[in-house]
This record gives sequence, C-alpha cells and structure tokens, in this order.
Amino acid sequence: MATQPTPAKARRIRRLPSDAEREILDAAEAALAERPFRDMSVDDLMRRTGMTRSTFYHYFRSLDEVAIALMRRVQGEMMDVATPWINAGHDEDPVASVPRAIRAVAEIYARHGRVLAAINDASVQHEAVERAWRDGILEDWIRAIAAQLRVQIERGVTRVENPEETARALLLMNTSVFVERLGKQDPPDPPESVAETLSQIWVGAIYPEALAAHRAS
Amino acid sequence: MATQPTPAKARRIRRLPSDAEREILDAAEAALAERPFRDMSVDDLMRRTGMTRSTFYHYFRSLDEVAIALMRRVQGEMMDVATPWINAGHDEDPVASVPRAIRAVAEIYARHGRVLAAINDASVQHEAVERAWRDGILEDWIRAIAAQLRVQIERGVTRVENPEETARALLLMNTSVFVERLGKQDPPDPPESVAETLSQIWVGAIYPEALAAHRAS
DNA sequence: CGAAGATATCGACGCTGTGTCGATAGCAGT
DNA sequence: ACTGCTATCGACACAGCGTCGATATCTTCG
Repeated sequence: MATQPTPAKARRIRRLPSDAEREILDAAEAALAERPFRDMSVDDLMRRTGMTRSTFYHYFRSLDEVAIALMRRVQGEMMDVATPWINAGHDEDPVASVPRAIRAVAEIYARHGRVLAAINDASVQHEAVERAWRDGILEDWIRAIAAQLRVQIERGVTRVENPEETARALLLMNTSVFVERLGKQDPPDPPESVAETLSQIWVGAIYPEALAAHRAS
Repeated sequence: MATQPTPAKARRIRRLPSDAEREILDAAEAALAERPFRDMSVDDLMRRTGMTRSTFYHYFRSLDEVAIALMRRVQGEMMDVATPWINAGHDEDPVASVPRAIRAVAEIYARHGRVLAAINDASVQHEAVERAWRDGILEDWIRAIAAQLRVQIERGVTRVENPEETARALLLMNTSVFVERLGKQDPPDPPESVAETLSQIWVGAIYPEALAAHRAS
C-alpha cells in the first residue's frame, strides 16, 4: 500500500538543450508519415523525442494544438502558390490561371500529403482544430476566391451565380480529392492527373464556354 | 484488498424484453442528433437505453459497428433517389435529371443530416468504418455514375474526359458540402439552395454547353 | 409440469491513454 | 556561492474500452 512518499533515489537526467517545441513538431510530422492521426498518441509521439510524456504538456495543451501548429506551418505555402490566380490582373488569362493554381496546390499536397491528411482527420476528431480550419483557413480561402469571382463577374469574364457557395463547393471538392488521392492513398496518384480533373470541373463551373470549346477541339 | 469473491447479494433486474439491438441504434441516432460522433461514448449511449455498458458488447463489437449499421440504414434510401438519373433512359433529358437527383439527395441529408455527418466523422476515426464507406458505398456510387457517363459519351451527350475521376471528384464535393451545410451547421442551409449550387457545377463539368446556354438566358 | 439448456443482462476487472501536480536538476544572473 | 527560474521528470487520478464469469429469466422438450 505504502506509496513511497518521495522516491529518494530518483535519478533524473536532463536532456541536452535544444528547441524542444520544434523537435516535437518534427517528430509529429515523422510519426504522421507512418500512420494516420487517429493512431498517434502523446506517448507514441514523445518516445520519438526521447523526452517523457509529461514534458509534452509543457509545450502543448493537447494533440489538437500540434495539429493546429502543423496546419499553420503548411497553410502559408498554400496561399502563396494560389495567389497568382486570386490576384490575377487584367492582363492574365483567367481561364488558364485556374489550372495553374490547382496544379501548384496539388504539388504541395503531393509533397506534404500525409501531414495534410492528418490535419484533415484531426479537424474531425477535435473541435478546436475543426474551428481553426473552418473558421480560420477555409473561410479565408472562400472569401478570397469569391472576391476574385465577383471581380470577374464585373468584368463580364464569368457569370457564376452565388460566388460564395460556388467557391465553397469547389474548395471542399479540392481538399477532399487531394486528401483522398494524394494523402491517404499508397501509392498516391500523379498530381498532374488529379489536378487536371479538378481543373476541368472548375473551368466548367466558372467558364463553361471555355470548357465546351476546349472539348470540342 | 480482498475483492469479494462473488457479491452474494447482487440483485440483478432483467429489463423488459424488446428488440435491444434496434433500441441501441435508435438511441445512437438520438444521441447523434444532440452531439457529434466524437463525443459519443458507449457509456453515454447505453445510459439512454437503460441497459448497462457491457450489454452493448453483446450486440456490437464496438462503436464502429454502430456507425456502419447506421450507414447502411440510410444508404439504401440514397441510392433509390439517385437511380432515376443513374439509369436515365434515352427519353429522359440528362441535363434536367442531374439537378433532380441532387435535390433528392439533398432532401435526405436535410432530414438525416446529423446522422450522416456522424457517419462521415466515424469514417475518419475508425479504420473499419473508413473501409466500409470508401471501398463499399463510395466506390459503388463512383462506378454507377461513371458507367452512366460512359453511356452518355457513347451517345454523344457529353464529352467528359476521365469519367471515373470526374465522378469521384463530384461525389466527394457533394458529400463534403452536404455534411458541412446540412449536417454540421445550425441552422442548416435550405437544401434547395445547396442543391442548386452543386447542380450548376455538375452541369458545368458534364454539359458545359448547357450551362453556358442557361446562364446566357 | 418440471428439468435442462440457451441467452440476455449484469458487476467487476484490467488495460490504455489522458491531463495534472509537486519535486528537482541544472542553468543564469547576481 | 546564493538564488531563483524553468525544463524535465515520476507518480497519480480519471475516463473510456473491451473481456469475463456469474446469473436471472425465457424456451424447449421430455
């Protein structure tokens, strides 16, 4: 029964100093490359770093926060490659720039596929991640794309109805398809072919005449 | 320390006889109407039925199976309403039947939204559910729709390239949007407006000329 | 009608994973 | 050398899962 009041001989060894937070995030990426998010535990994660489980809680409140941190780590990169289309000037051919942006995003998924799939999973399993994704990132994208659509409507380049909802639907399509074909699947599809299919759907929805013309040729 | 070898006075009361399995599934539906799948526990679920937690395991191996059972319960209904388009005969206008099928499915999501969202969540959290959804139901749909697309290509009604991948992308779009707008959101969007947006995208991807003509008017 | 078997239900156990807490080792500044 | 500061640790309490053996009730059949 007697719990030793204080284990008098507890030999604690301090780890070499280093940026532990970053180390944990890296370990998380490594872990997610091997197994899906649902199979990752704090214990599992920390064993990779050589630190103990409790140390984890010094840096993160829970696995949610790790997922959110990873999310932000990739998010910037995504926006960057897509802005060429989002900010397309008057001189740019809007029909051609859609496939280019989609291809660029597909490339990123092809490289970070597992992590991005994991983030997606995490957003289902933890409310905090879900909010960060939906209300943070996703809504930003929708706004940006809807805005660009409205500009193009003004200019008579397209006649999409309901830019907001169209943008949302197309974006959700992209992430679902990317996660499925470039994140969870082994081996993943070639990103160009995935991008090609998605591009046709975007073009069909936004510039139907262009898609009709393209297919007629 | 001594665990009483057998609690001599354990008064066990048998529940009134009834179809327990169905009762559990109903309780699950009820629970999911209130909170997302991730917050449902066996304990929580069984307390609603008046039975104890261990009884659950007499009927199901885990919560996965409950999710799969619920999935099958709704799946039939979905296929039914969509077959009019999938089996569209020569006489039917293919362009008009797409929106009709989508509207019908949207109605189902509007009614069973919470449960369908829960199934979606479960498929992320449990491998078994994921397989049942992806390899079972989703692939069936893709095959059915791709087949119909191929028939229409033969007949020269459409020129879609890569029917399989197009079908997959459009389907994933629909489920994502339905889950988001009719399942998780409170209050949900009006199903007709969600269906309208999705329909335009489908038509744009499959019959771009029709969408162009529609918008020109 | 009463014994024998089947089965639905139960309480208790052991396990895994989470998050918290108080203790402390080693560093940084004085 | 003294005094914090903080990163790290081991131990704990708790929640949820899945299993097991016991048993109350129902069914069947002699």
